Amino acid sequence: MPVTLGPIEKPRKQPIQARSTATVEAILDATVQVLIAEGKDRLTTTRIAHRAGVSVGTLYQYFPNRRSLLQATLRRKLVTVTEAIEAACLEHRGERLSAIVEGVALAFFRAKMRDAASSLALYAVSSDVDGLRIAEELRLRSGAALAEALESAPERLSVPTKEAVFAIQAALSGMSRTLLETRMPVRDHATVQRNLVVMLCSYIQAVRAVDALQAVAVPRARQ
Amino acid sequence: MPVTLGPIEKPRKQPIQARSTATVEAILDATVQVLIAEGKDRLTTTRIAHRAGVSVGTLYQYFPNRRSLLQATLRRKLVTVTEAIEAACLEHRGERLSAIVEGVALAFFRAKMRDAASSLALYAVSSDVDGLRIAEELRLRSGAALAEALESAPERLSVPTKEAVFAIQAALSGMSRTLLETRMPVRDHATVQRNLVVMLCSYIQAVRAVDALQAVAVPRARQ
DNA sequence: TCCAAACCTGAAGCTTCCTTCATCTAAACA
DNA sequence: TGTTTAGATGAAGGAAGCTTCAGGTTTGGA
Repeated sequence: MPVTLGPIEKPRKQPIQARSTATVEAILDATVQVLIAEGKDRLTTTRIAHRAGVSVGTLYQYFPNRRSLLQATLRRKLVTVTEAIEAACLEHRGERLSAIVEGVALAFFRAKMRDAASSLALYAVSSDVDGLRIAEELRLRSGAALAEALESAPERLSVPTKEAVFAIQAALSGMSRTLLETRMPVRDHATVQRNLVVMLCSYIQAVRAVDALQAVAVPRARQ
Repeated sequence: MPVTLGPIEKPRKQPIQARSTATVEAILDATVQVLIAEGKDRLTTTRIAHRAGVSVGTLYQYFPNRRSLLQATLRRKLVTVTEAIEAACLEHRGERLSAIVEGVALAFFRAKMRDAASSLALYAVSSDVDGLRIAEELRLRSGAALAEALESAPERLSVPTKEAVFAIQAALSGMSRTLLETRMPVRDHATVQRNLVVMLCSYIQAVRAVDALQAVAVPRARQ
């Protein structure tokens, strides 16, 4: 996969007056709305602008191209989730490992499922827009917060913190993504969430330093 | 997101002679190759045909449109992984829960990581092509196999099999996707894989019928 | 009140790519 | 060897959407 670095993007006008700040927000909102209502195939700049109540020209005054608009939209959503995780990490600092993990998992889920439709819709554009870079950046950010939180716990881990953080993040994002993508009815979300918490908590117990081998027989990976 | 059902697709020529069967395979292979080498933005029908050593016209004799070609390519990959899971489920029938889970997890990983580049590349086109439908279909298929395997174990679960299956599938796909997307060096794969197996095995222990509460204090999900 | 800066407009140019189809070649078969 | 059917070709039609830019409107301050 080629790294579409994109040349240094032409700088665009920064919103100065209140009017234009509102315009930019309206454009970002409209992007999500069109995406949800019409799907990525009909997510054209003209349609977005129209929905935002402005003309295409205006759109191009704040975003150098379609791509950067979608990136900004995606980033806005991911930042929200990241901040929710960071807040949970702070809130549970110093607590027991499983309390931290549970707190973070629940916070993550809440943030991701608030406005589930937009979370789902944005998955679809991510690959058009190098969403992986953005996701990676934010994964590192929330990963740092989680690592810090885990190390503030009274217990030790028997595996490197990095490994545990990766495993937890992967399970979290995988579970929420699968949940959204299968369009599971909302009333079942609580059940899935409970299973996820069980999974993460029993994992973190299993990799606690002292009694890891006692709590669960850790299987060696073959091969 | 609108359901792009696509009208009933015009039936195309079925390969009859050996020559044309080879052509179809070459086109599918070329699709993956172009995708990996040039990225989804340059994945044009002309380029695919050229890489396959045929002309565009030939391509359109076997696929009614670009979309169906990409779907076929995606499906071919996912079917491989699904079959690996099914095989593992059969192989471990009747064993202990954690043995089944471990066996399936390892089989899944092996299948997914064999030719990791194509797995990663195909994620990118999935959303252009209603890949969710295909993924969902195959998720159900491998889910059925896994459910059957879990119920063949000597132990019982304290949660509905469906729930456990969903949780395991979600964690598996999430972990492998995250692994691929972060482009983690291959030498670290084993470590991640080991953590995943620990996570899944300790989960399945936690939701065993008898001593679920003893092995791990199952936290109640708040809210 | 008037000017300059900020902001907005939208028709049309431009590029890109999918898809078709009239025509040609190769294979099977009598 | 002649005929029929399968398979292959690729130039060109057509549709679609991104982006620009020349010119209009609004705002804030002098």
